[in-house]
Amino acid sequence: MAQASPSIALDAFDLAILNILQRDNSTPQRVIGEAVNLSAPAVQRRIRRMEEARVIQANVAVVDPAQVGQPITIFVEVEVISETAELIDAAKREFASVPEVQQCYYVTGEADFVMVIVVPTMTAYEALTRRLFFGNNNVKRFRTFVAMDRVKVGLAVPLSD
Amino acid sequence: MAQASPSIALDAFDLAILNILQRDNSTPQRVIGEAVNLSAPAVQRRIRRMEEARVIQANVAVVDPAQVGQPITIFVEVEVISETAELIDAAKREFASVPEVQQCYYVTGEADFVMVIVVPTMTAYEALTRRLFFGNNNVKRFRTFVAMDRVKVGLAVPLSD
DNA sequence: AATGAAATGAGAGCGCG
DNA sequence: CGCGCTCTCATTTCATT
Repeated sequence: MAQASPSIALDAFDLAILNILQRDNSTPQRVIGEAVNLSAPAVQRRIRRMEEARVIQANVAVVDPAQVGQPITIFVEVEVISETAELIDAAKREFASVPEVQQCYYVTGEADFVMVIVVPTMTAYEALTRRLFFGNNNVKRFRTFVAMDRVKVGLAVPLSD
Repeated sequence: MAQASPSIALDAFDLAILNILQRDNSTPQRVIGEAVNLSAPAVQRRIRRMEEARVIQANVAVVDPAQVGQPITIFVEVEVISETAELIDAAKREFASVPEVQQCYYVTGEADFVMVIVVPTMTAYEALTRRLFFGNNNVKRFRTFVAMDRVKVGLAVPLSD
């Protein structure tokens, strides 16, 4: 039941399977097998192995935010005052715990965190900034970028070029 | 197979189902039914309806970039020179077509585009910038943020708060 | 050691009340 | 919407290379 060993060797079959699953993980194993020239059980074993090794981290449905009443996507860059390990870890934990924060990365460069936030209204975003940024003594400043168009959205990784 | 009508009404059952599927879409319909107090066929009908309405846009496997040889995630802000509709559309199409560009948003604010890029090496990123930014006459400047930690990654939408 | 073919079992899909 | 059926697909077994 998917828990163990980090880092396994992946061959061209595995990468081809991943490429299909990243696009549509409801593809029948028989169809995948035809596409990569393997039997269904072989495909199944490889998938299981990659799930156990956490190469496949999750299997998820992608939901359209606009159709569930969350039409606003916002990018935020956050700069902190103090970068001690404890304060950074605290910030990571806080940001990660917020449901509206869809993605959060700790980065180098002119900001310390960048995140993607999904909210129903700008009012909700404003309330969130009060809580998350103005209410945090270690946040020096933040810059907001409101998405007008989600040009490309996904988590697909470029494979085997 | 899943093509049609935009905007359908969603009730609390639908949102509860989506909340499960966004975390794990391999959850058996019977289990989902138990969780939301509905029969498995009812769950199935609702899922199909949401797929047809494109509320559920895709079902995908989430792959760990590091384990497939793409350990570097980078945020980029891009500012363009001219914002005519044609040039913006051209930029959207170009950025969206690049496999390394995992996400791209057209935004308001101090930048015009923000994107998430996944690459195997900084050398590969440098080559990509040459092609995508230095090689594009309409790109005024871009700022790079290299991710040191993927604090939170996903596409889950906050539902029914 | 990993594969493919055949058998088993669980789950999705559909019509019924 | 829930119940029960059918049928596809996932999963296991086993012989094979």
